[in-house]
Amino acid sequence: MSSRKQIAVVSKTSGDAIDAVSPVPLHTQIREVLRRRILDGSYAPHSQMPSESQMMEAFGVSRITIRQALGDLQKEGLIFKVMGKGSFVAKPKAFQSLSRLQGFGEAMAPSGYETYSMLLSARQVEASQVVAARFGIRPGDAVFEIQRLRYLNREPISVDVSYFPPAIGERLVQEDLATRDIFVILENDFGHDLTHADLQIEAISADESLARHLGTDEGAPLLRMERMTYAGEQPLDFEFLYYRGDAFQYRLRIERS
Amino acid sequence: MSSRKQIAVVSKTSGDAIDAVSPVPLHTQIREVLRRRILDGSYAPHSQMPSESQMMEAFGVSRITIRQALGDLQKEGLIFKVMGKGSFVAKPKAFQSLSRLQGFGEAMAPSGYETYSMLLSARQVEASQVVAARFGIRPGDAVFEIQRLRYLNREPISVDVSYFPPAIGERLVQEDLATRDIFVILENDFGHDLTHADLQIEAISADESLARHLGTDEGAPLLRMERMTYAGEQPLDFEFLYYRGDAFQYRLRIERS
DNA sequence: TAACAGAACTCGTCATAACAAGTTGTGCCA
DNA sequence: TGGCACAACTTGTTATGACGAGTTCTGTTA
Repeated sequence: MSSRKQIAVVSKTSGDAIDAVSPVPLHTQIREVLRRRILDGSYAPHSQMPSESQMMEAFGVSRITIRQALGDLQKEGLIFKVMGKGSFVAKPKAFQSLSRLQGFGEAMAPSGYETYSMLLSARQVEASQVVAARFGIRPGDAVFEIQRLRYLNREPISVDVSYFPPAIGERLVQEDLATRDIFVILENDFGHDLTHADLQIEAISADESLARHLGTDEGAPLLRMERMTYAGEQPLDFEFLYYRGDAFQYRLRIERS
Repeated sequence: MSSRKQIAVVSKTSGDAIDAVSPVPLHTQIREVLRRRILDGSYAPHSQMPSESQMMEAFGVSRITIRQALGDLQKEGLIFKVMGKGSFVAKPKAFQSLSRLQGFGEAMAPSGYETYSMLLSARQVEASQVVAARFGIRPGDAVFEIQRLRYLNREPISVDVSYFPPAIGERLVQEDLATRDIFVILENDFGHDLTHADLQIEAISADESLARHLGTDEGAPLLRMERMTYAGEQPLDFEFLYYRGDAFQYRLRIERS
């Protein structure tokens, strides 16, 4: 391997070459090249990928190396293979790990997803019983409600309904909520030290309004998360997050911390 | 492969042979043999497994076949590998899929786990606000509470606190709750047609009582599920399930149904 | 007796090769 | 023109082999 030569690979995107001199294993480099092509849309969902033989030639490596790379992508759910037929790009079901509290954009960006939000509404409302319980206030007290429709790779993926103490909400609405995560704004611009969130996850059936926003059928399953985010003991941000059940999943892992 | 000869493998348990004539791939048969040994305790958690060379000899196959089998077990989280050191049995973190409503025993048995319960208490109590809300009754109304400590492969794994309408609870307590799932009793003995459950999943910190029952530290993370099980529109069984966070996980998958 | 070098072990990576099993395309014949 | 056989493609399985990189063991020397 130390005598590897660098091999350029004809591809739609520049920079997609594997480097035989690199300490990174060949199968890992190839996997990353293919993953980028899948995530950036070079390979469209459900499209057939080049055959293993073709990739052998294109990358100049053995079939076992190609199969190792493809096996990893299959494990991640990015592709599926059909014996005798070929390898195909899976419609990627995006996921967010719940092992660490993160805003949506910052969670998805490292995996190559493009995200942004459309503001649906931002207004002061009277707290419902559930919201009040979460903030430790009385039902009817004022809270600030912000509703957003979130997009993942230009597809609607979730509806987020967030509640804040009014003072925070009024400031938030002055910020760019389309491209920035509220968590980042709270920390970097407002100086809050977010510490933890209480999560609840359930599957629900889309009502007419949610279905319309998300471009799904009424009655379709949504993944609903309630998330109460704190700074120390102070409740800051209570959210209902509704995700398309067919396009998103949470992977929940509990670790001793 | 059609000319394969059958190879007997020295093992602690009979029946652990691979059959070269079988249409099942060799790497799959080997994987299953190893999985059985892991799950039945032949290989203790964290114990080192035979090396790849040793398994090659024992099973009479090539190293790639052994590595394929081990790779699958690693993918499942049953083993872990350390380069230069060996392969080790992971302390298996049991999991229950949430794609289908199941009682604990019926969920775990197909994966080779041994389960049973110890009854902690069974009594009629006044419904708390949460419990009342779930049953659509008034706080203070009577419900029947059954508390159990659940074991998985003879280790305490969860504390279950279940609530029923009193009439159902009184009948349940007459049954064998140590070895049988309540869901099975409700369906087979009582004739209820369980249809669905509402789940909520969160991680909590073990209080003193839960920690003591589960053999874990106070403050250790527990996976807590609230599960409301219905027969049609009728709420039948409301439960708080507390699982050791270090030993159990739910894998949640939302599918269009 | 301790330290170090080298051997012998481990898993990781990559190559070449062959055949099985499934799918698709093509050419030929009735 | 349709059906069938066969070729040519695809991925799946398995083999042999070699070397890299990490860990452990053993023997020798100071």
